[in-house]
Amino acid sequence: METPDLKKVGLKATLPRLRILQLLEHNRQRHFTAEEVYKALLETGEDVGLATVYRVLTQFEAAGLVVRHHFEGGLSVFELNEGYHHDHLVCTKCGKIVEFIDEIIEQRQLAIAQEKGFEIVEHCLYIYGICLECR
Amino acid sequence: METPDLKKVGLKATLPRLRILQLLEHNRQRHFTAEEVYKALLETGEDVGLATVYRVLTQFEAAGLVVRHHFEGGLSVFELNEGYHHDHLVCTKCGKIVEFIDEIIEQRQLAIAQEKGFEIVEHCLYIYGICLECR
DNA sequence: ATGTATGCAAAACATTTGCACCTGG
DNA sequence: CCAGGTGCAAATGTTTTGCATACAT
Repeated sequence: METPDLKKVGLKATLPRLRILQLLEHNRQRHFTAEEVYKALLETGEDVGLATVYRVLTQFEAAGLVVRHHFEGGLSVFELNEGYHHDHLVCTKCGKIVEFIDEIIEQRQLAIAQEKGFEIVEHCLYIYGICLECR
Repeated sequence: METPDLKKVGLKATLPRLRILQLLEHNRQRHFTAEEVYKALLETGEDVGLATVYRVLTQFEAAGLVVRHHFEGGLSVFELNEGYHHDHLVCTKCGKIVEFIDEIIEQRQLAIAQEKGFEIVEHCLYIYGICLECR
């Protein structure tokens, strides 16, 4: 299943790429920093370099396979692009991330961009807060 | 006008702080990276260090005088906190920034956070697009 | 085979920090 | 005067890049 995805976007099906894609696809955790991906692979005995993780994630982003987020603190977080856009609620205490999508907000964004003469390329909405468990 | 602001938040009215505040207050440009603030001050003949710019901006942020944004590319951008929250449209070609506020979006955010059990600390919405002039 | 991908180490950035010196109140 | 602020240089943390080697097709 993963290999065709890679070929489809013009990337050779190399081991590091397959491993990274697998990790992103088959994991309860959906959001990873490059460092987290790197450590997770090392733990499973894969011998990959951090530089390769960055290179692969960047290629995946360019290919539309993953989405890169810039959360507070300047850290990049990557997640698999499941094809549907969504926004994020981030707990500032435990780091928990909840995804959501709101059609009303989406529509308002389109209307605002149009009103201001912008052609939307992308948009992201981050709500930072404290989740139930952390209060 | 600026001095009282600084005193009010418990910061000594030192030259670098005054200069940085002035720059943020009296300028057509409203959004600056630390580097831009630094260069702007050097150009006006001020002898400040980049480290001080970062320190002062961070203090201003803690004091609520400025807001720090994490735009795409991982760059931090600072703007004066005029007291009212607003969101941003950013042109991915020329970097132009347009501010906006939409009550419907604000309300939806509150509703979503409540629904998911989050107590909102802050939130930011960035719409990246291409502005009229760049098309 | 052969062009591309990788790992490693070094470079490039953005940001922070340690420390001796300076300055505002 | 003296606590706090500053400039400089060095440290940090993240991401990128150069290059010789290894791999997929």
